[in-house]
Amino acid sequence: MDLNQAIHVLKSNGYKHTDKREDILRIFTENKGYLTARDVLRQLKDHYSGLSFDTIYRNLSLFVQLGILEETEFKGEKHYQLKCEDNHCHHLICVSCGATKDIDVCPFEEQLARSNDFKITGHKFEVYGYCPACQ
Amino acid sequence: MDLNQAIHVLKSNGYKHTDKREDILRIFTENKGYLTARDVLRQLKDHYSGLSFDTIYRNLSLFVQLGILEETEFKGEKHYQLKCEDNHCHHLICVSCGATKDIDVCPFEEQLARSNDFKITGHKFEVYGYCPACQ
DNA sequence: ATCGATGCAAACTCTTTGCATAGCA
DNA sequence: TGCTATGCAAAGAGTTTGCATCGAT
Repeated sequence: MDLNQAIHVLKSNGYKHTDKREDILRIFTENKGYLTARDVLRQLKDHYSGLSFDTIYRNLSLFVQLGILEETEFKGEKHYQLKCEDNHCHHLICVSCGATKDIDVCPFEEQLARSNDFKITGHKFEVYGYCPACQ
Repeated sequence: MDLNQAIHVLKSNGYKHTDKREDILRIFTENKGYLTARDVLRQLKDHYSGLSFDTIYRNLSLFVQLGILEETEFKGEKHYQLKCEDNHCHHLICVSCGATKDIDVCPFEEQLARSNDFKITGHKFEVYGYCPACQ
């Protein structure tokens, strides 16, 4: 998913193309790892115009809803990055900077620890859904 | 990990055995799924003595630190359950009630959808650590 | 008696929402 | 012009912390 594709998704769903949205999207195309709302704000302040937190939050969740971004949660914050094409795309995530590295095959920590230069500190493999009682 | 083991871990690390702690731990031995701090408080009010949020939070994070509980985060809240013996223990988690079901083998959603009575809505498979630049 | 555990209250972080204004189509 | 996007401000949820008191050893 690149910038133009993302904007096309926006417009084809009836949402407007604004400078702020383009700025936010551009940040994600230029950063491959996971970013928090705070990260986005900091980069917007550095490189682009100012922007308020609420607008960032509103747009990030819109982008997730439209399938432009994917969202995950760790260290008490929501993190976002451009959605992978591959549905089975999982990541090694640096808990310090958010950098990600794709995982190709079903991995477990021990195998990963040997084959990657990441220093593994933990992992999360969970499937969510509704149990029979809650459906 | 049962109640007595958990209490032994507590004492052997220099922490005191109190009624409140035993109440909290008992709730986890009697509930197999993930519980939030709020769930714990509700059950304490129903079945045991009252207890304040801060005490619950302090103890839950102590128990995680001591390896008695495991913690995960979804839907904006931290969820806890007794730690599995098996390090490769992953779960199917009901996002409504927190019920869990163990996953034995490396799964992906499609395989799971066919072999389980959970209605799958999403999954999270992530490995955390420090990238070369952050180590 | 000592030192950790608890309760109360307040603070903190991240996120969301209502409403008026600004801006795209 | 009409309707969406944005900014401001406030609120909301979950969680953490300081401090005085209670309680286990």
